[in-house]
Amino acid sequence: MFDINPSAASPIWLQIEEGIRRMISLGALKPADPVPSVRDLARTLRVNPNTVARVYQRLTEAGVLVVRRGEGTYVADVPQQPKKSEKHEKLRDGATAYAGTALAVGAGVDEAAAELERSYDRLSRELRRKA
Amino acid sequence: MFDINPSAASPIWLQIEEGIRRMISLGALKPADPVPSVRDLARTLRVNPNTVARVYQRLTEAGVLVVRRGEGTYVADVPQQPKKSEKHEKLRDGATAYAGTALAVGAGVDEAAAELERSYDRLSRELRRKA
DNA sequence: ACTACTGTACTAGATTGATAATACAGTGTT
DNA sequence: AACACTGTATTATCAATCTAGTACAGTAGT
Repeated sequence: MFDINPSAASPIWLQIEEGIRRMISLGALKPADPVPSVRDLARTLRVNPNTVARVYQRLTEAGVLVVRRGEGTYVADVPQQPKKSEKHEKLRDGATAYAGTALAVGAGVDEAAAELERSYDRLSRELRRKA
Repeated sequence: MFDINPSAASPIWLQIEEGIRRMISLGALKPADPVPSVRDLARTLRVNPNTVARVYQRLTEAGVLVVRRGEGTYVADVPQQPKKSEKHEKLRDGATAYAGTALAVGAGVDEAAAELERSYDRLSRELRRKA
């Protein structure tokens, strides 16, 4: 699945939300696939079920997941990707945060870019392994 | 100076801390230079003075700033950079977070790297302008 | 001395994120 | 019908963050 870092700057619910979106983007979760139940995923990630429930609700509102009440939660037939504007905004915000950190610790562009590629490849590989 | 995003995932005090470290890394703040007073910086960034005070204390403990009580706070003569291990850790964590976001919104490595360079250049330019 | 700045300290509230425990309604299996 | 699962809802509690207001000690200029 993916890992949660409870001591990270970004809140747990966001980490879970991005984790699910990543798995869908990479095909580790395909349309109509079931996602783990709220309680299962909470146990796996060692977080509170309420936190997972909130994420599923958000992703359902966003059209990424669909709920069949009493039965389970599934990836939507056509999982919505963020709108182009929203995608760019999140990408830009993320890039700004990372660039800010890199500059703060005295890392050059090349160093930062190299580390980015490493992380990107690692995350891709981890998820594609389960596709 | 730099901007604060109150609704960002990372806490305000961290944004301020990294902002100061960036300015020193880029030479916008040089050794022995005075930094704005707690109240001044708080007013400029539109945050609470307590938040700025905590950052100054952290940076003083880290050997980045020095305090002359009753007079002001200054950049240390030899502002400490994070240790190599700590630098790498922060860089890796930042890269992981950014790569995770990029994958979540369906952006490719190249797209993410391009956006990173843009942000890096922008931040550099903004700060070098005041050096 | 007076004034106006420094950093520092403290208390008190609001908000947010996360946890914990419980309960309820819907579905499928036995 | 009984049971074991689903998602959902509610309430309470705790910690972290940020804000607000106030106060105090040190320094500099008038």
